[in-house]
Amino acid sequence: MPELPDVEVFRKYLGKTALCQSIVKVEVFAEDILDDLSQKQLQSQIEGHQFESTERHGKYLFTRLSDNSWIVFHFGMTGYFDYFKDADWPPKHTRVLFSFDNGYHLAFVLQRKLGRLALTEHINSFVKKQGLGPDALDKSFNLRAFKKAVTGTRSSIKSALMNQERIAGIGNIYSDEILFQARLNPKAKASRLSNQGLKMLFRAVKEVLETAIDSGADPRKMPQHYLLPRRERGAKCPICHGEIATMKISGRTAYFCPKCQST
DNA sequence: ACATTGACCTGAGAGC
DNA sequence: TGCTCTCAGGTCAATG
Repeated sequence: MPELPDVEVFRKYLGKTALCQSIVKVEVFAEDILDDLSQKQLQSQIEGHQFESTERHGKYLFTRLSDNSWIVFHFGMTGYFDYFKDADWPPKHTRVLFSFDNGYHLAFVLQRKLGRLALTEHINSFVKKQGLGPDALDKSFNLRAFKKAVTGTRSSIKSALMNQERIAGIGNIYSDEILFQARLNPKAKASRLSNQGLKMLFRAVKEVLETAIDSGADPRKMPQHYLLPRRERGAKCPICHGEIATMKISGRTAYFCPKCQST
């Protein structure tokens, strides 16, 4: 699940649960998800401290420690947080477990080990090192910046939207939703979009991501005219009631309505 | 040089 | 029931 809206929901979840609790213990159950650091380093950096604030850039979540360094979470395709009280059995696939002095625990859960945990001194340097583009919901990411990010490539508009070096935060399913709301074909060449098309697309980016966050990133709570809850074979388009189709674009499955998104 | 594919992991679900 | 095959909301290195 974890694209920008999901990570934003995780950020809020952390804010309501584990924030500002003293961390008494850190356990790592899968050292291979640690990025350039050992379990020992992580423990000495974190134990006795607390998560003091949170930030997000694209699909990355940052939590600040009292020494002003940051822990970086990336959720891969299957990651999430689980804050719970009973210590006896952490959730299946818990890769890192933080325990607090109030008796609660925060599990960083990854079924597939495609997520990451890292440490960084500054968010900006991490973002730069990863080569991430501007966050899709950042205020300064305006129409002008969007045009710059999305044009100047020979690839399809869907690939361009998903490219984290161009825009940070949009993945496979939200690129589909954005293109559906903008009534644009996923295969359309990014460089061929009209000014009007780019404007509509930009609006769709902001609107879809904000709406998804407001829905708690839960497809069941999204508006009726959204494609997202209908990502299955044989589903009907919420606009024209035609059949939803799929195609492969840069290795990912795109869902779209051939009628509403013909160009 | 740039864009696309395969590898990385661990299941879930379909089909036989 | 159990086996095999395909697919999954991400990224990176290798390939064309």
